[in-house]
Amino acid sequence: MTPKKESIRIRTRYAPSPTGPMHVGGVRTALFNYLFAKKNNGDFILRVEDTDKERSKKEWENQLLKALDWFGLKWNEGPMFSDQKEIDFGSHYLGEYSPYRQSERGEVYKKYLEKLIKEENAYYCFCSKEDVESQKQYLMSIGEPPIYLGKCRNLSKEQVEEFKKQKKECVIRFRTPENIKIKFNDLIRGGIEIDSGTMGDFVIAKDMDNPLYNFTCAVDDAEMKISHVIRGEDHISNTPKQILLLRAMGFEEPQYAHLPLILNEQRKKLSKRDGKTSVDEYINEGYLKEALINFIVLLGWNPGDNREIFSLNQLIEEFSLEKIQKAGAVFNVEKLDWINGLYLRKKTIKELTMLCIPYLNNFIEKTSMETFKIKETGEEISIEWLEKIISLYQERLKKLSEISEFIDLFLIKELNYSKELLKWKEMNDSQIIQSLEISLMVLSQIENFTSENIQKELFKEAEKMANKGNLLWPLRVALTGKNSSAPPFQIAELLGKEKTIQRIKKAITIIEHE
RNA sequence: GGCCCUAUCGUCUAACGGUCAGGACAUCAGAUUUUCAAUCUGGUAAUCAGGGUUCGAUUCCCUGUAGGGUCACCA
Repeated sequence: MTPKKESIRIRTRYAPSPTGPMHVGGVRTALFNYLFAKKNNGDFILRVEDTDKERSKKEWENQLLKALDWFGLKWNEGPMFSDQKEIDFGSHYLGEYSPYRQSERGEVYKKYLEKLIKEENAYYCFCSKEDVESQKQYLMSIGEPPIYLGKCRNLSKEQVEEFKKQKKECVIRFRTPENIKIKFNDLIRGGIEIDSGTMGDFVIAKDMDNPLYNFTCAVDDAEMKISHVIRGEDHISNTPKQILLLRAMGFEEPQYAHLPLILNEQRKKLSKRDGKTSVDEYINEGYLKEALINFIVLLGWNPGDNREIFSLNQLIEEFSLEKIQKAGAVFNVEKLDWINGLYLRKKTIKELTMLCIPYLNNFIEKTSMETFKIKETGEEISIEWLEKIISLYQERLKKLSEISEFIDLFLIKELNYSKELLKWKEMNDSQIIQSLEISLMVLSQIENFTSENIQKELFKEAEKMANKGNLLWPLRVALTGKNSSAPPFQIAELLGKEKTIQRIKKAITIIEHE
């Protein structure tokens, strides 16, 4: 667009505050910043906005870095991090504009704060919080913009000194120019224009050592040479404030792009109240990173054609801000499930098994590189056997956490199901027993207990019946205790002849005794 | 309430001002199957309303309506 821009290095940032678990909206913001930077051979910067000392916690920050790292969104500059070991890098940073934690940038902010005050672009305000608040309430009630009216705007130096001596509580406000329009070009929405009269003199710091968001953000974006600020739509109203601050400090404005919000089913901004919003919950449930990224990127972006499945690298190729939607997008778990299932089916069985093992903690424990022990029975099992039973359910899996409810039948001693389940369509008790006894007889005679042999022999009998289900359904339930499962032949093979026979006998006694 | 943003199937979305308004998820029906999946085939389903501009508006403009965001000594 503007020829001048071509020479500027593209630098984007993700600037979360570590005050809670990472939100799916945060992942998307990070992702879009990452994609835009990488697409343009630029830098992706991670800056931790932890100026709020009360709410910011180190553990949240760690979770944040870990999640970003897990997704493969590597930052060029920011706090150092490694998931490999429990290394605490502390204040070690990547990049030349460190520190990248706002809590460690006090000196920088102080410098600009002094400059703003000295040049009378900011001033001390001694009004009480309560007074300011009630005034805003009043203004709102008469239909005026609820702003600070500027009572302390023109305090003389002497008055300020006097109040300070009295140790009166104060804050530092920005002197917002009156009656001007702040215009900026949003790369997604086009021109946006806001009247300075609607924002008033806003607070930029509690004191010299406690700067606040709009100010620190403006300072850092400028100091860190951020070229494109890509963030959620909820920041549109902060943008004119930051632009004014930037101008007052003598900086160029970056380009802005405000992303549409991610919405809940009620079409409201997705918030913690809506149940699952933290990415950790999705990760724990067994959604794959590639699925999560693929799904999230589609919330507000498309490649311009019908393709929907993309790897991170393909996304870097395809990404463009022009294809970003203006309206908010509802977070629809059903589609996430579909995409996740798709990626799950693409995994090799070895990969899938490794991914599933953590979800089987209740049933098995690792005893060596290649073996596990079934907790309930103490039996040793091999990883190959585990791979086989997992592969039986690969195409049914929507998320990893579901694996245990599919394959628990292999890992527990006694099946627990009701007699009713054994019944196929119109069968009565004696027919069920008869059916199970046929299975028992056939299976007992098979020497080489493979699913192929089992199927072949069982089919010989099943085909004599009106419906194959008459033989196969009771057998399935006897072996699995479930109303849906993988084919019983494969289940039988993996269960082994002994257990298979045991379970059929058990089913017969259930019918006889209940 | 002020200001700002937004508006295509239930959901995510496509459509140089000219398309039978396309695709995907979900849903429904069928095929396949011993069940459940997976897979394949097909169906239902949308341009918020009213005015302009135009030979022709989903598309451009205005008004209305609806929804959302934001108005912290949080970020």
